[in-house]
Amino acid sequence: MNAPTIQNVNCGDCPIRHRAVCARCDADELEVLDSIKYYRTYDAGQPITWSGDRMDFVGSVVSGIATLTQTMEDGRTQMVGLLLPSDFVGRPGRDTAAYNVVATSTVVMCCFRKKPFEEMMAKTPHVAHRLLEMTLDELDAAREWMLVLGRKTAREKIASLLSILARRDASLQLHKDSNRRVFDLPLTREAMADYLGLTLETVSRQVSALRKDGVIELEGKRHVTVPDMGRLMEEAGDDSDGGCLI
Amino acid sequence: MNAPTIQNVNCGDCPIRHRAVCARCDADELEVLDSIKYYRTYDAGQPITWSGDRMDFVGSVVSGIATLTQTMEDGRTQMVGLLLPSDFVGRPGRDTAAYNVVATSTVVMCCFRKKPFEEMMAKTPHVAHRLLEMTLDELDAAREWMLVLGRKTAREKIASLLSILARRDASLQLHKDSNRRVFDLPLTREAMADYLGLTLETVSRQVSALRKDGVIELEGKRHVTVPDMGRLMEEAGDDSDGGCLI
DNA sequence: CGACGGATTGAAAGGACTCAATATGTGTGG
DNA sequence: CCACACATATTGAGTCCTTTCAATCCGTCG
Repeated sequence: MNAPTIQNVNCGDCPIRHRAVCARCDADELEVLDSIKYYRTYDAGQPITWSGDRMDFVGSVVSGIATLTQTMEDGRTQMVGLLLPSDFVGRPGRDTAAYNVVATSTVVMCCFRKKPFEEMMAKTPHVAHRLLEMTLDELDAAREWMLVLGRKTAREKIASLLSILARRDASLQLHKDSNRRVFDLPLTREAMADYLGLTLETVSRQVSALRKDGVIELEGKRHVTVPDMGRLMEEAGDDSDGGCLI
Repeated sequence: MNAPTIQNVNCGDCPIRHRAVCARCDADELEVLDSIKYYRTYDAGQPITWSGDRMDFVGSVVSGIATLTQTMEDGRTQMVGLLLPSDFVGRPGRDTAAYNVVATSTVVMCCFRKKPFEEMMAKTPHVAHRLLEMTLDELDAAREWMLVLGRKTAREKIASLLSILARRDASLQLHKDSNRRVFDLPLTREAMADYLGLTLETVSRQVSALRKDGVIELEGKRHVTVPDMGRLMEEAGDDSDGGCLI
């Protein structure tokens, strides 16, 4: 079922070279990483780690999208992270996974066996420094999301998610018109619901409402056009003063 | 208004010596920290930093409790962190505060001017390593909290908060009876509401309901007795299998 | 004592959920 | 090429939980 194992590419040619945990590494360090890394591909829907399971590797998402979720015994689930290319999976110093990580699309991971990776972290500063930076960014994102989960209405939650996805996409592409955005939803309605602490029915209703009110346009279920980012950010309850905060 | 500035104590005698960002430092490093640190005291209710303001120091909470909050323009606020002794405030590499930090009780901070602290981080590994460890722990806590905010009922939210406070307290004290816990709430009903994404009225109602159902006992508004931690954790929706997970 | 902030309690309203039916789209096999 | 199954998504109706608005209580401090 799996796509064939990807050939190891040279770290220098890696698409996430300057954003991932290895971003700050010099040539010598890259050589070490090169020697302990291996690629692995996961199909859409496939689990990458399961909460509580032993985990003997850490790694970076090279391409594709994965989700980090937590589950209660009765099945209620909350997404606690959305992993995009360059994001890091696993925690040095811990040997069991704390969350469920599931590939949402086909995902290519650049994996490192945990032991050698930890040894490298202890010896050279660049990986640890970059990982600290990335972890602090993730903490900020998590706290931003706590405001969304705790205090926003369903409509604001949807607008917040769309605004984040739109901005993320914008950072990858050029846009003549800075107010207009076009992108594809990488998530099903259910995944959106799990992200936002809603039911999928409520997600569907609020997406429809935003469409009816002209805040977004839809082609099919997944292709979204935002005619006016300022308007969307108002709907999200964010101050849109900055306008173009990237 | 302020309590008199605290005398600098020797780092070796500091109550948070082995839990704070300096936990891993050796004697030489402590000497450097000693030379750039200064203590500062904040009264209950006093702001420590305000979101968006310039911040020229970072530091550790030595004693007392502070809250990290985010606010929307219309006044809705969400607590995104509860700072206890040894917790770190500020982010190296950023010069404006991202959150409101407010002292809930009298707070003593051990502050470092940001510039020299960053220089030290760049030169010696121990501070950065410990900060990474602490940040990863905070990220885990934030993600745990996302599940609470997104998926738990009001009653479960209250039980979750009480259970966390009880366990935190337990880690500081000895208890003959591992099932029984006694502690003081460090938060007002409003602060609890901001933590949990509820209104203060709902908090009040659910606390009363838990009391009526015998899950907790109250003396005054703040003094809480948990006769059976297992029962409380069931109410929180956590699996209480472990029983004594600290 | 009276004023104040924090907390409790009540009644009514509203927003999100639940349950259920229907639609849309995709892939498989006849 | 169509029929069918299946997953995903939309829509509706009714319910329930939390919020909102309001009144009251409690303890502390001038």
